Amino acid sequence: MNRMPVAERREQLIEAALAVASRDGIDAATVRAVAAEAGVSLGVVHYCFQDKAELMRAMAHAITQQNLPSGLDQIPPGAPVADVIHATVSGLWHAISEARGAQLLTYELTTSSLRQAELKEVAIEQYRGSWAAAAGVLEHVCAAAQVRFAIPIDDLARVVVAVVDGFSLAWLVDGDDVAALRGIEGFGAYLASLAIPLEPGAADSGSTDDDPSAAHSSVTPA
Amino acid sequence: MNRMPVAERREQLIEAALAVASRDGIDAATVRAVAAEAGVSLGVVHYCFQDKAELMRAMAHAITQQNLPSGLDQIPPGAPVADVIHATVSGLWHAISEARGAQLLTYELTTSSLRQAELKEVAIEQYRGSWAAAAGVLEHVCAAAQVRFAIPIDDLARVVVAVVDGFSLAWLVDGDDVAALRGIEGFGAYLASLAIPLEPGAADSGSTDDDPSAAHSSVTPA
DNA sequence: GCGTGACTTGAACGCTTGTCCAAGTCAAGC
DNA sequence: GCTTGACTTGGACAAGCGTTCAAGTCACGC
Repeated sequence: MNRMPVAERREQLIEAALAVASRDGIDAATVRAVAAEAGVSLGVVHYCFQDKAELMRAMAHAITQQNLPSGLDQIPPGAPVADVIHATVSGLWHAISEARGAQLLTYELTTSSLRQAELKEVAIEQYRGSWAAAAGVLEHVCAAAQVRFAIPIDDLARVVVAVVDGFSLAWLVDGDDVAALRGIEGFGAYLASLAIPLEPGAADSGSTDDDPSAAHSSVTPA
Repeated sequence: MNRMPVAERREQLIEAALAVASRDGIDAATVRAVAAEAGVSLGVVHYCFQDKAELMRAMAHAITQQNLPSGLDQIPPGAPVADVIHATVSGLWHAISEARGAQLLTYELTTSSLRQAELKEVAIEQYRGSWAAAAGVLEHVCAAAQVRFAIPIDDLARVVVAVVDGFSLAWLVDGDDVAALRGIEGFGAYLASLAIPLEPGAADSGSTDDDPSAAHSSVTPA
């Protein structure tokens, strides 16, 4: 194989690992399979990574980062909340459903991380990333549609991630695109019902009037 | 080891497999580890099961069945919907949170099933069971609280399973009992908001006035 | 041009895995 | 009591795994 600086080779191996694991599952991503996918001999992997675990951590980090939302800023400002949320949510869903293997891999990574100490940080990193991303999207929605939410953004972000996870998992199992989209868009409509119009001239940060010390026993609109 | 008819030995091995896999993860449930857990020598496992895959399928079947809801019939009839749902949902959550390893195992089984052909039917069986159980619980709630739902029971059951899955997964990762319970109970409150009181004397089956051919683009109450 | 050191190679090692099997053991029926 | 057959045992096997390493190769700076 062509010579390559180690940093570049690492990136290539991470991509190869991602390809194998997305296609055939995390257990199929053996050191040998990754080397073969990259067109590289076995020893190279351990030249670039101390462990197999280090390769897996790097792969998890890569898939976490490339799952961050994109194309948010194309939403026309001033549109109705329902439209903004619908566009955002269905965009997110299509990104997920077009990468079935990668989505399944994220769940495999989560469960693996919860079982083996060497991958301890992987799952929580995944979820911290997802929650932060969801919060970012929600704030973006607030800004674009001039609304705030009846629930603190961080709490709502957790709900968003949970619901998307749940519907994704069900879709991975039964492959029912219609039911999945219906569920996700239904949740989008519910989200829209939580939005409270922002009176012009008020502060633009969402839901600051909520008492953060109060327990939120309900996520339904007041 | 004491002699035992093969059917009984199978049950014992399934229990042992469940114990190992719940405690240490599905990958730790090797034939040897299961045999050791059962206090039985290696060959016994292949005397009782053709394959390791057959043992895994049997284990999946067992955990699916023991996850069915119980204690539903203790709900006092005639109680307010919100109370009935709250009791049901928090009971369900405590059952989950007291069996962390088993809950994690169900996700490991789902992802494994989606990757290896020998376990093909496992995941869909799991979810068919969950959806049916959720629908059963919802119908029970309808009967106990004298309500119907604004959404077809089967659609709502899918939502329930998705939301519970999502919050469970997040809880497995970050261990935040408070956030999980808040999320789950918030969803319960949302569910209660979907309930429509049943006028006395009307038919007792829920939501039959919904046009099943119409696409449900929203799960928010009309 | 010529080292020098970064990069590559593939054989080898020890370990674990699922599966098989010949031999052993024991309870039940005649 | 003996025979039969269901049940048990644990060693053996091949395959695959992560990891190591001595040897080879090539590009780059002097």
